[in-house]
Amino acid sequence: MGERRAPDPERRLVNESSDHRHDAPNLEHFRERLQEHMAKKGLRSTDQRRLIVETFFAAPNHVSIEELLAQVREQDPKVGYATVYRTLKLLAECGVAFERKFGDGLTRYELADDEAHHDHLICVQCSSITEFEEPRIETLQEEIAHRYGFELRSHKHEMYGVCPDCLKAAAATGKRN
Amino acid sequence: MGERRAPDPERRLVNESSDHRHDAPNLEHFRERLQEHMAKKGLRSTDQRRLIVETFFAAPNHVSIEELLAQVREQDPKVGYATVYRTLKLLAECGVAFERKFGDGLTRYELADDEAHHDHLICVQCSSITEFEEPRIETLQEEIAHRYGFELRSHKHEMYGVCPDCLKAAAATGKRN
DNA sequence: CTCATTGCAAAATCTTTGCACGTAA
DNA sequence: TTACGTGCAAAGATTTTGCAATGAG
Repeated sequence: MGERRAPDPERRLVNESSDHRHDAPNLEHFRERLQEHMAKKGLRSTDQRRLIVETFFAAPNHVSIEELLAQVREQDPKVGYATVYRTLKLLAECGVAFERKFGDGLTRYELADDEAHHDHLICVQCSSITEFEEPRIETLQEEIAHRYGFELRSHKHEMYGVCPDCLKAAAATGKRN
Repeated sequence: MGERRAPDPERRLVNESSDHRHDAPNLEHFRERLQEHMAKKGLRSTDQRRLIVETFFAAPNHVSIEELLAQVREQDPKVGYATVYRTLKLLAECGVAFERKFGDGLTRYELADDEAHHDHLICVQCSSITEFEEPRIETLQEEIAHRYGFELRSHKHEMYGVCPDCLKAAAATGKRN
């Protein structure tokens, strides 16, 4: 039988090539936004939620639920996935996190971090994710949206290719591919 | 497990706003490419495959498996989804179709149509999909890939917003949102 | 005849949900 | 006290696969 969806450990090996959090991500700001949202909706602050949220804040960008759950369970092994799913949905709802679905069937989450309009370069061989920013593309996007009468809300710009490391490796092996 | 009929009809309501096929998509070229691929792999030409492939060629762009299956079953009600999945995977393998995953959990397929490097504007309210082309963005993409030492293979550029029709509707209703 | 292909149902995978119990406020 | 939250397991939703039967070459 062929590969099933996640028997392949390589798939979650996401080498965050540019993993910095944009000099001082304003976590306090996000904590406030979350608290506000929870207050408004009458939601409660629990040990699990706090743990999951802080783990998310500390995690590398583009964490998958699985990765996050693993991290969370190091602190408290009894946390279930449902709670992680629900908490991240909550973060997404109040604009603290973005849901990202790259083509591999996993949902990843990233800090909303409005300031940084970055997009992604994804290596088709090693799955590493590199962020980039390009204001000129942002400008063109607005121009295009306007051209079609759209009111722009968000965008997703992903470029797939072979990263420098994999190119080097391929060259060393003898240029297959 | 078992039957999974769509519970949410809205999700598959994809109004193709710009549904043209870029003046004369060279179907003959794609048929040849497919035949070649099949010959090389010793694959066989069956009624179902031919039906599915031709239905795909005739379908609006960005068809989901379900939509395609429905179309196919109008001709031959006995075709199963597995066959459609397998056939579209085949088309993707030999470069005749692209797999597209917009964020709604459905996989859609589109004619490869190399010539037209179009991207997508997606309405967050009615899910309509509009294609656009912008050579200046293509150029910038190459520039960025080069900047990071990537060898670019493909890209995905999706802009999410509210389409003119929904904006009009919203304005008429009284500017919610 | 041989082996790829099909249709069906079951499995696999990721995500959501129902429910009884726990717990923040 | 009173809903909301949690964990678990079961259900959902989409895609893939095993298998016996079918059919192309």
